[in-house]
Amino acid sequence: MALPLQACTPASPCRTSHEPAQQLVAPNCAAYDRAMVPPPANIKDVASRAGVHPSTVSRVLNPATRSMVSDRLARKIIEVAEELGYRRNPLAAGLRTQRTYTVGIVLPDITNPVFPPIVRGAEHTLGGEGYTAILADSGGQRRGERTIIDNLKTRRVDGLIIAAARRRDPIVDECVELAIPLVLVNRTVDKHNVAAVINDDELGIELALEHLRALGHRRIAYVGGPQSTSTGYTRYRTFIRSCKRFGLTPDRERVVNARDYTEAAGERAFNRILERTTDFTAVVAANDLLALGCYDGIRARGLKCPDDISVTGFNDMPFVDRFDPPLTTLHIPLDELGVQAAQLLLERIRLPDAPVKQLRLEPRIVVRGSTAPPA
Amino acid sequence: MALPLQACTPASPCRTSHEPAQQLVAPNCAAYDRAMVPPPANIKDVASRAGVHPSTVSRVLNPATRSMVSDRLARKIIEVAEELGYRRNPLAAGLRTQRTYTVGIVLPDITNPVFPPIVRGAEHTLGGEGYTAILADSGGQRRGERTIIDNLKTRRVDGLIIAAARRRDPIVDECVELAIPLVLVNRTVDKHNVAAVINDDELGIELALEHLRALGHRRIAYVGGPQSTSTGYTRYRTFIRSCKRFGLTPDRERVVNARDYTEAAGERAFNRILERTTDFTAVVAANDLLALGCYDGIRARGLKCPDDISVTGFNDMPFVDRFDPPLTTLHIPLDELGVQAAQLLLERIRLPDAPVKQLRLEPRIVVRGSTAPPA
DNA sequence: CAGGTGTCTGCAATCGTTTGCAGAGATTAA
DNA sequence: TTAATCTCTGCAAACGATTGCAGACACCTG
Repeated sequence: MALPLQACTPASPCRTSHEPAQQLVAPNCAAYDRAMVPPPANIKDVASRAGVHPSTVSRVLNPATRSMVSDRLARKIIEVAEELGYRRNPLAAGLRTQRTYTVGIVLPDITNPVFPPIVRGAEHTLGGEGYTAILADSGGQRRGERTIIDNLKTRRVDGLIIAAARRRDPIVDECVELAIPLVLVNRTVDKHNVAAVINDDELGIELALEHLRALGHRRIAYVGGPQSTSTGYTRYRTFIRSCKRFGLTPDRERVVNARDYTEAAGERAFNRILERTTDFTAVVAANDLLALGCYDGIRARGLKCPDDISVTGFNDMPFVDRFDPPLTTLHIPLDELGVQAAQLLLERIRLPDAPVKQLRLEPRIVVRGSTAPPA
Repeated sequence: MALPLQACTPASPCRTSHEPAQQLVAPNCAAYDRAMVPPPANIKDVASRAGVHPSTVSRVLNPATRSMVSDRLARKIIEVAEELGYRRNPLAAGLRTQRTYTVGIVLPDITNPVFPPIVRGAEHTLGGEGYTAILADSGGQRRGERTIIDNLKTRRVDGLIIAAARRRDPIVDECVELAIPLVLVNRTVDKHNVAAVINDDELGIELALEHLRALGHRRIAYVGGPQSTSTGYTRYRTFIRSCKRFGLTPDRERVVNARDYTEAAGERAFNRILERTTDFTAVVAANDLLALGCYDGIRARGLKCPDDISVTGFNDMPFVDRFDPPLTTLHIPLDELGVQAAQLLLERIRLPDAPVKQLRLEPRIVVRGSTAPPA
């Protein structure tokens, strides 16, 4: 039963080796068989105890059909149900109704501090509405993502929150095609027929530039994110565009996009810039992790931030205020991002044919120690 | 269907108000009804296409029963299954077998950077064995925990990983009583009949003390964690005990336990110490967040770390190396903690009657900038 | 050739709900 | 009083898998 959810195909071979014999002996031995407690009450128990038919119990316990049965009887049934500690079996119900009241949350890497607040926000609001969150960490790899989505599909999740979409994402396309309710968070796709909760990247970059300009910086470098992501792309374009608007010459030499949103990639990108030119006094990074990479690059050159070079980040992920130096960055309400994504998803689940919404939350700049007037 | 999993009892009243009418009209309208795609193939489809009985298909696709059917036929069935893209419906299977191949991961707060690596480790190894992780963030409150466990129970999870146990934890007791496979991670309970993966707190505290002593510190303060947790308790006791062993007088004045593992609580505790005495040159904190609280307290007094006071933490959570100053702390392999917990849980699920194991991983000290010889 | 032994496959019950349909009363109208 | 209309509840068939049991068949042995 190593791969219980999948047909044993060449693509996903069966591993029978480490099956303990135990399973063959008593595979159907539920927990309460071993415990000294009776199995949980089911709907029949409630029905017979209340002297009614199971279907009546079902109707009473289901808000949508509750009005079909008389108040007197309903009250009695509820009482009995409570007395027996009855809880509906979601598997059985889901089998019949095709709704599991579960949603998948797909992340590229939960270790990235941006995501936990989002997850928490989403998980809490979903939980409040009776939904359960299935966590899936794709490890950033495309392949992992595929198998994850496959898994969630076979688990019949009612919807999906994806925090790791790429601008052109086959997985998103597939969900749309299969009409699986879907909300993107943090990043979106190029097509705009998908619900999403993102932040205003344009505004963010503009705020960063404005701040640096006000400090007196005129030659500003840019360490961008992967262009396959909406955030990487939009922030990059906005940087280029805004430089002109602000009267700053956007010298392409000073602009490099990193491969990933990681510290290492950030440092590499930053070093690439340094190889070409040192003619700048500040760096805008497309993301806090990239900013940290810039810190490393700056330090490695024996320079100091902000004395020699100012740095700004993006996201205001937890603890950046404690870094050395505390990072000036764009705060986005990560919790709220998660909450909104969850609400949007619930909407899409309940009214699948309503027009898709896109929410855009406003970042605000948080000025800390990594930016200062140029020397 | 706001609370679909629960009987509508006074304790958990039904909210019928915001039910969209949509649901009543077409509650059984599955995603593929709206999409232009056929519903996924089920076992009957495979069976009829292969010209066999569904039970035969089931046996072939189930590693444990695979040997019951002839190779020739099995191959053919697998081929057909693959051709139709058949995937077993876990709801139906779970209904019959009482196994859902899901496990719950219960955290006090996913926003605490200690947990994401643990979760990732656990989630990956569970996923590798066909299990799906349900994430449950209790928000640290006891009440939240109750409802969460209830939810997971009604979802019929196959097992539980709990990262937020208290030394005496009714929820753990309940799981043991109900024979729900359970593994504690990070923290354990006083009773020792529960599987757990923790780290060697004694060793950790000793390493910290040894390090500080070697630097020349003799009067060392201690900011502890909540005594309701095993980590808080063990670390505290070890500190007291080891001080004696190391020939350091463990002055009770210099020891305060914080209410929670948070920065705010850490700062408060640290300040309480300062109110009583300033006769110390170093602080051992029971946890990185508490150490950060100490940073704050030190700074608020106009002092400097490590110049005036050295600080050590515990956990080596992500990014503490970038703090100001970089935190000297005890590294514990958080990922590995998660991996081991998952493996232990799988063991317990497969062989519920095997003796319970407790794993204890060794921390190692990572010396950074927050410790220095006393002035 | 009868009977025993294995190997393989099918039958049918089961898991716990939901829900379209129909029937039983009660109530009202003619 | 009869028929028509409502309101409520029960019946039974799904949903998609698993599994104990028994039957079919082939093969071997005496």
